[in-house]
Amino acid sequence: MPDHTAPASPRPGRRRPTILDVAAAAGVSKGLVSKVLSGSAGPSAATTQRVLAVAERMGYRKDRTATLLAQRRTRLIGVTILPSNVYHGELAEEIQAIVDAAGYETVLGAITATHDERRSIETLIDFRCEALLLLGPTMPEAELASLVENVPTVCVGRPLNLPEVDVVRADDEQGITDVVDHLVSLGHRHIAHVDGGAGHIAAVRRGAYRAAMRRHGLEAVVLPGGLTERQGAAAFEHLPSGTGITAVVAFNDRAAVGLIEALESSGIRVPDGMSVAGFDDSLMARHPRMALTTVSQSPIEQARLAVQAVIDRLNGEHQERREIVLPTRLVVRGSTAAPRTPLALRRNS
Amino acid sequence: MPDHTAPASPRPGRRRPTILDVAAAAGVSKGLVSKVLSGSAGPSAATTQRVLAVAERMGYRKDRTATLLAQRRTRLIGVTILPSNVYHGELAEEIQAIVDAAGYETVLGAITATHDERRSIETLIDFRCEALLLLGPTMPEAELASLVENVPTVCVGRPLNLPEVDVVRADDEQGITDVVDHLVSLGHRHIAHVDGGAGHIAAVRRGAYRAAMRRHGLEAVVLPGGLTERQGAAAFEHLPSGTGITAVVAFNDRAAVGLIEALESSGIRVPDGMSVAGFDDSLMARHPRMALTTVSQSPIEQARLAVQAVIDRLNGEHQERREIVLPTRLVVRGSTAAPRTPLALRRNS
DNA sequence: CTGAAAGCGCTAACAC
DNA sequence: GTGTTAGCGCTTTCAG
Repeated sequence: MPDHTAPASPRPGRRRPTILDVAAAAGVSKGLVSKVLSGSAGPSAATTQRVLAVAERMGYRKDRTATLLAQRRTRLIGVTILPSNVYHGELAEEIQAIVDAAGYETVLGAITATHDERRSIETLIDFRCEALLLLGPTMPEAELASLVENVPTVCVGRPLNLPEVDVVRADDEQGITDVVDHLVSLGHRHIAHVDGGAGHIAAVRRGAYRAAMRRHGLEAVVLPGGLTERQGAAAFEHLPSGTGITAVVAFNDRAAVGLIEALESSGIRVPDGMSVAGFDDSLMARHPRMALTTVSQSPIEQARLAVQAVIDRLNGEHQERREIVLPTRLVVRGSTAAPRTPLALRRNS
Repeated sequence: MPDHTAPASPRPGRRRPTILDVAAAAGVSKGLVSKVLSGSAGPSAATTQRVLAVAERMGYRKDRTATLLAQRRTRLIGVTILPSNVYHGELAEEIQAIVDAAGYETVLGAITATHDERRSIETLIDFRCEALLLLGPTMPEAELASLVENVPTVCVGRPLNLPEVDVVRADDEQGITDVVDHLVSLGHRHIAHVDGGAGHIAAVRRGAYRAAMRRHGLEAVVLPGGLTERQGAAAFEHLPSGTGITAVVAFNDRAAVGLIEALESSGIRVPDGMSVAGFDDSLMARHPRMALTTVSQSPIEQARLAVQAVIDRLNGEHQERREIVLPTRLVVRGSTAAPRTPLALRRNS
């Protein structure tokens, strides 16, 4: 009965060629073309050749949308990213490479002022990503849970106690502890912490700082801060003048850098007047002018493991929750030094 | 006659609900649901209410893939981005916000080692982006032309002489000229340029540097460099020792920062032993420790205009090619100063 | 105001 | 080997 063989006007206009156009031009059926294009066994060598040639000549490209609809698979892995965050940028590059090698594709969901985390994740899911990689998500756990409940997800850089979500993160507690120990061993007794704000990672680092100080029998001083240079600089305003703070452990490098800026423009030199340590070992920290003592958390390794975890999940190679905690490494540079005024109380003086 | 009312087994399994499930649950046809969901006039208030409620309750989300296929529109704008480039990150955030407000969505195409520019653009086109925003593309013009010939495209940050491609960029020539003039007015006579490599922007800046030097009757010295700190640092090796270079105009801030690093670790202080200027006015440049003299190229304005250009194209509001050149602004900071050794040959001595 | 039916471009059985 | 035929989930005329 199908006699409406009239090929719906294959105008060579602006319309991009479809599989039907290629089939017509090659004198075969669209089914065959589909097989050739997806490299599945079946078509003869001759047909394959011809179809490929025709497709090439017509500048044919498969319509991914249609393909996905038909296949019910996307081989897409969604990654949420804060574009202005260099650390995320580095991770994303690493991730892309590994995902690529595994035969999947990444799609980046940028988190911005108009596009918060929730919306970003929703968009990624709408794109039918088969798995999600969340870079340092800041959403409340419960909310996150309901959002990603049907998608294999791995969370990078933040602890998350969800049964379905894998976690790959650095050992923030250890990192902060090392910094505090380092400062104490330099002779500091009054060490403040510039807080990272409301996020979970901030809470972890803050807790680790408090614990370390307690262990040393020292008083913890937490200054309101944040993730950016500006917020780090603002912390300067909250530095209590009476308590003789001689060192600061900042939430991250950016905050540390901002704080240094504020300190030095007020005439307090670093490390002479104040020692400052960061976290991340960013490019900026490495620059000799900054020479920031900081904590490295091996982003490449994190990316590798995170991608591995999702891919394993997708391949059904593991069901149970996985939590990978990577060791951190203290990097001592020039922004920390012994306090200028030798403390009368130092034991070995 | 339609008596196959058996709703194709609406198992509440893992499968996400489709419009058919919603329709069944609300006791209407899928067509009606579609209309309600897309907010088109027609459905009665009561129906609208009910359908919306049901959809909400079922946790229904439109399948974007299917929607796009059916609509033949995606309202997607593709943006190529170098994730590790902070400047791109800033631009992307800006772009996302504006695109969003215009009722479109952005999809980011990351350019990485395994995913070069061509592939990134192809991916974006495969996603059926209706328009492309290329951030500082480095591909040869001709190749680019054939790639994007069917997609409205605007190129940000680089001149591009393609009839179909809009351009929004900063006035690099002016920026570099201002830097050279500034250095000359400080008394420098031997000013080198750290090249930005093979890209087009690099060629423009190099050319502008050469022209400016010529105008001042000075000899141009171009040092091989690149876009990164590492490459900027490497330029140090090529600094001719005999010619008494006292100032360097770097391709961008990153190269400048790298160069400063190399200089200072060799005992040459900036600006005392050497003046160094960058380009971009990045966060790093602004930091007092770096205090880099540089050129600001208003990224926000660039993003705004670029998005405006694509949207106008998409709305058919302009056909003719548009090239918008934004003025730059010289930002003088502490990395440039008068040469230490007063030059014996200065005219007015 | 609502329902039926014809696709969007492609894949995947299943025939021939 | 190759062609045919259903869909994938949604939008969109076009009738009622």
